[in-house]
Amino acid sequence: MRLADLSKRSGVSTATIKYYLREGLLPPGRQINATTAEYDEDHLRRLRLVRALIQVGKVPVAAAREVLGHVDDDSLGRTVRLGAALWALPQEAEPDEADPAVAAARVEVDRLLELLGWETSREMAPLSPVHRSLVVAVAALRRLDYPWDAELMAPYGALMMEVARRDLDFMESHASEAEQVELAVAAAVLFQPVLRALHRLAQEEESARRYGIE
Amino acid sequence: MRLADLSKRSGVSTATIKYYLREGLLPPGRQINATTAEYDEDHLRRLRLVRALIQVGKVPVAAAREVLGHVDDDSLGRTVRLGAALWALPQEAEPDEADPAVAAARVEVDRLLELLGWETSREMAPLSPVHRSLVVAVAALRRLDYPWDAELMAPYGALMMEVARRDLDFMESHASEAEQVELAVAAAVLFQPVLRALHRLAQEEESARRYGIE
DNA sequence: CTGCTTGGATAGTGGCGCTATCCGAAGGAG
DNA sequence: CTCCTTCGGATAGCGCCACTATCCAAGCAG
Repeated sequence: MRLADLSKRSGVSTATIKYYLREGLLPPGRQINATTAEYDEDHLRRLRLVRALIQVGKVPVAAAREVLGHVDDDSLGRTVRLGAALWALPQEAEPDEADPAVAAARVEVDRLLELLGWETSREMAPLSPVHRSLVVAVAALRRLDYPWDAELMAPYGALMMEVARRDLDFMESHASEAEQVELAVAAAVLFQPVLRALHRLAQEEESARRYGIE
Repeated sequence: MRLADLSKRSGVSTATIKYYLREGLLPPGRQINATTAEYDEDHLRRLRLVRALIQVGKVPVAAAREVLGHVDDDSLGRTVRLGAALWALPQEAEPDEADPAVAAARVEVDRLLELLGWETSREMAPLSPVHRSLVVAVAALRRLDYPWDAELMAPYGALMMEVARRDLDFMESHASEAEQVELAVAAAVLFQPVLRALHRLAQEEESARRYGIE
């Protein structure tokens, strides 16, 4: 398969594919001679993943490169590999430690993890960008006078744990460890739009049920 | 409160506030004379909401303006107002109708709504950008060989319905109808980062439990 | 009056995801 | 062999967007 074929089968322009090659999102093809390179089904699969991350998941190109780097790093164990990939995804900006809403949010998030019994997350807390993102997001809500505390958040956490269990169950039904990590990353990134759309639909549905269309 | 005070209390630069005023995200202050305008607590509250939408929720400025316009439109009933605001939020791009993955996704989404008994959403389906976004997101997953069908999605839908019910319960504990719609929009937009962070934390936690840290 | 601050208008900046153009080499048609 | 298209790589540029820097005339304090 040559670059033009890869373009046709993926629906991505050759110019964009070249850009992804340049940016290291896609491994180079097997060079046949000075003007021809050969690509295979793996390239096509990777290209589709890249497109999905960038277009549907809105992951910036630089972050996608880093995430894929961790996914491909088979020197790491499964959990570490998944963790590294998830940590490379775009996160909220650094919290302003002087902000009292941030301090309050941190306390509530710590209590939340205790309530939920998420021991690994508690241990990782000081390092984890995901944990930090949660603190920032909760602080933003509290600044708008949402009295969000651990007790209010716990049910959401339990729901997300159930979602995560389904993700990993599905993941386990797939072949290689590398492919499994890839699936988990895709789950983390691409389920977002699905969950968001389901959430909004559910809001509309429930609002219509409670208050009618008026 | 003058512009400079508004800036100090919100932590947003005067240049950026002027930009928001120009873009119509913030109603103009009460003009005292040619060089002074007076702002009040409502302006501060609205500014904080705008900042949260844009920075935490990543809502583009143009979309935020439209959303806030619907929130402020008290000629509409509650459900319609919420619907209009949610529909103005950024959505996935138009689906490529020629793509077989899109057609398959549409079938599965329709079956999903039937399974869940979301009648209002089924009626609104041809019009709703939220519905369309769901189709696009599911199509993206199917293109990556996720065999996502209605039966697999239904539990996620049920979970999101539970989340939405909690949102609206919380919303009802608040005062005015305008404020309620504002809260629901904030819920739709700002819970996203919270759910995302909880989802990722849950994935890490469950992965560590199943496979250890290695 | 002097000198600083105010709010409004306008043009400019920086980052990012592409995209258009140019180039020399390769390969098929005649 | 020549002609002409097509190939892939390199480079510069484009369009969008969220700000941001600059300028200006009008006011206000001392």
